[in-house]
Amino acid sequence: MAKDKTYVLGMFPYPSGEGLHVGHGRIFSAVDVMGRYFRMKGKQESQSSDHSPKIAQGSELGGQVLSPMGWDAFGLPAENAAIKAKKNPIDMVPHNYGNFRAQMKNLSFDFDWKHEFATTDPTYYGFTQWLFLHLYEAGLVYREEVAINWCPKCLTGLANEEVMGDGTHERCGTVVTKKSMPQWVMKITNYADRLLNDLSAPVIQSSSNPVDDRKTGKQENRNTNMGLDWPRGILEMQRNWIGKKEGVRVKFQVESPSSLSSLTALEVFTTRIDTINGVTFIVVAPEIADGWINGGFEANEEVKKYIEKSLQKSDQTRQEGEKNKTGVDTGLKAINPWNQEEVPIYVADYVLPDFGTGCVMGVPQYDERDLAFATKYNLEVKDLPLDKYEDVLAKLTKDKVANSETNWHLRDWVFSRQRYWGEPIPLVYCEKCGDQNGVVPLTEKDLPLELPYLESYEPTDTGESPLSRINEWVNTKCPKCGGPARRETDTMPNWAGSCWYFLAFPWWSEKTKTQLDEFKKKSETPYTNFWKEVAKPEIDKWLPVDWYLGGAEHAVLHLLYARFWVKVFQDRGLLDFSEPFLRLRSVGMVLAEDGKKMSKSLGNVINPDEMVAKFGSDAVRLYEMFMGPWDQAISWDTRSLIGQKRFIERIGEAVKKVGDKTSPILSVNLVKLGEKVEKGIVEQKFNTAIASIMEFVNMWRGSDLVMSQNDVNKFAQLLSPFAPICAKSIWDQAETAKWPTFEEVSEMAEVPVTIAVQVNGKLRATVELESSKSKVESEVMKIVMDNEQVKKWAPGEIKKTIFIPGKIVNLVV
RNA sequence: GCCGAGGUGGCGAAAUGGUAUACGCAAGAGACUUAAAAUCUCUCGGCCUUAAAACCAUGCGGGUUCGAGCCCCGCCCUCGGCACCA
Repeated sequence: MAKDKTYVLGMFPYPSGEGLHVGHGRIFSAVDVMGRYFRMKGKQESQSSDHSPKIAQGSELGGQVLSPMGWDAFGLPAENAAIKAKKNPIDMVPHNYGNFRAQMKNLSFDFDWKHEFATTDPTYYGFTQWLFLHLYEAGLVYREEVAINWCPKCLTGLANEEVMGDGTHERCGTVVTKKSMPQWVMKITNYADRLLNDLSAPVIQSSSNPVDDRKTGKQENRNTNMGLDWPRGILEMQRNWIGKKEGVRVKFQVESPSSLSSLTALEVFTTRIDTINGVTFIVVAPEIADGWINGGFEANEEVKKYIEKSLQKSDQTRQEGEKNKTGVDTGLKAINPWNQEEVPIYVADYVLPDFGTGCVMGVPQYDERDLAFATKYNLEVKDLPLDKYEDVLAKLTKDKVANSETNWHLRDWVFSRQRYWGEPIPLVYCEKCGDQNGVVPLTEKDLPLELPYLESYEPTDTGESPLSRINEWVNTKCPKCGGPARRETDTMPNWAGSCWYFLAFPWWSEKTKTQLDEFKKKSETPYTNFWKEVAKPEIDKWLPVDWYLGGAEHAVLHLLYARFWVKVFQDRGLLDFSEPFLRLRSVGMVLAEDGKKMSKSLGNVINPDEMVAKFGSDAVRLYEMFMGPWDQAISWDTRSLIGQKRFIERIGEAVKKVGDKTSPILSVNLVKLGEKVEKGIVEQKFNTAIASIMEFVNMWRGSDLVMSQNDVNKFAQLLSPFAPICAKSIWDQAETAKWPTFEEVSEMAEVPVTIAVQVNGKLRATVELESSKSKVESEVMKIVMDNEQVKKWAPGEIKKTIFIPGKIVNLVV
């Protein structure tokens, strides 16, 4: 069912000490423009006139609008900055977001401030902890000793998604290493199928999307008819990251040496079972072979040394050997179940332990990597025809040595961080009544579990969280048996708060803490009751988010994690929907004037406060929206900003030209302008919307044309989403009145129109005539055939005439 | 290698298959000013030119069409993401 509401949200910022930058400005200006537009639009009668622009029809968007703002304030940069300043982030962070808020108000961002919160507010993270407990109770959180990605600078473990393509930490740029330690891990892989399928499942009725209603032959750069209306690139990035691979798991018997009796068979994963006849060797990952040795396999020195060396390599250095594959023969042999041939088993570090089974069948005939390896180690390369995939699978399945299997690139989500500045994980270790993980979860009435105020909270390089040093905090009582227990001392990653913040905005207010305290007095399950009675009704009203605007850097981070949590909460009955963000739009990065990424160290950062002080907030907003296509990266150019200041001054001159009745040409153009502005806003083509307003102002100001006061007011409204201060100075109700309708005016028929005249497709003349006549072929041809240029270029017989009403005549001679 | 987005003036860029270069910046000339800044007016793709007209121009080569920046086929280049994924 279409809801009469619009939820417009920008990805909430991380309030760093440096303050808002112009990249934030680009996102939030757009959010504000859209929020302001939909707010005014929502005041229109729901049944608008047939003459209103096409884009406004059939749209559920409108009604009430929610456009909130908050602060994603936990995380490493704040903590690192606080360490440097020798302060506690608890004291520093509110100062930082206070500054962000002031800067946003300075840019006239009209957000719903009454819903504001920071993820670091204990009342907020109490809910984060409660939701974590839901994930825990769903069996989606487990403890495992794994070799995780470790940032040696930030001294914490990281999720796969936080390691960039070049092997560095996405926050600090340090090369990530491996460290083996026990971790809390979230079973996001349980949801891999749904996370993949729901990207293309039809969640939006096409008629409800104003953009789809447009008649356009052009293929848009995003999914429009099916599934999430997200940029294609981001959908692809998520698909690739989830990385579904369908293949076959095949068992090879191993000619087991007496040293390891349990090693009788190994399994390989392949997507090309049809090439199994060409197998001439087997390769296992060093980690697998290491397991055999630990199990008692007596490998020779060369093998042991190779494995030892490989295990010390980071993923990064292991990949550097891409062209130069190394490996060593284990001396073991395997039997190919398809043709019973005996092949050698090698260990090589080009095989990864965590994809498939960590064992690969070497088919040099059909696989480049295997060929490189075979060439290097003088292994046989066969030359055989392919078998039929289904035949091989059927036979091997019947022989019970193979089965179809799906593998995923997606790994479970390493969730614990060995740092101070995050939500404490609400679990305690109790020797008496701990579960399979040795822990007892806190109960609802224990929440929030507050982060203690520490004088010293520097991370350690031992992998121990700073919280572990605080005995009075660590030592606690078991919530179940009351006996002695220890708290979990790792904290949550900064993604935790952003995984559900969009669910909190609709119901969050200053009163939330008091309300929650009331629930705490009344019941043992205050959070559950609060959710049911206070939060859920508002969530039902406002979610999912209709428009989500932000940076593409979150494609496989926040956007994936948040989708995962929402699906879990749906399964837990906390929510009634499965996808949080219906329409996603990603902003292009704002680069420095030198074309490089803005950074403090390069000294090329543009400070928006300075820009506002110099040019005014309207000019800065206009420039952010006008500088180029909103979704495209662009270099900042302060010189160009002057143009927006001039534009505002020209508006001031134009609006003085008021008359009793609007000049016909302006009447007609005002209607067209209204359509262009609305279309520009809903399609995020803010640059062309502003250009249209400029054109209109140029025409109005540079002539003796006038507008009626009523039309001047309408014009001010069109301007107000972009330049609210200027608009308000023209008409004091420009921001608050309902969005005007732009109906066709009677002057439409009278205003002159220029028709292009082509001969054989080349422009040879233009003719001008009244709009109404320009649509009638006989009227147009009368004038065309009388034109000197036409007589010159088409003197003889005209074979064919193409007439496009109101636009063009093409004479074929 | 795979996936995605792009390639149009000096620069940022416009353009439902229908007048390419809108809008803005920069630049040049002029006005105002003692002067500068600001502002205003005009010019501003290339070629040729006093001017006009013609011709040539949307990365390259073909094609479809009355008509292609846009659609189709084959390339080149730039940017972003992923990648020894078996």
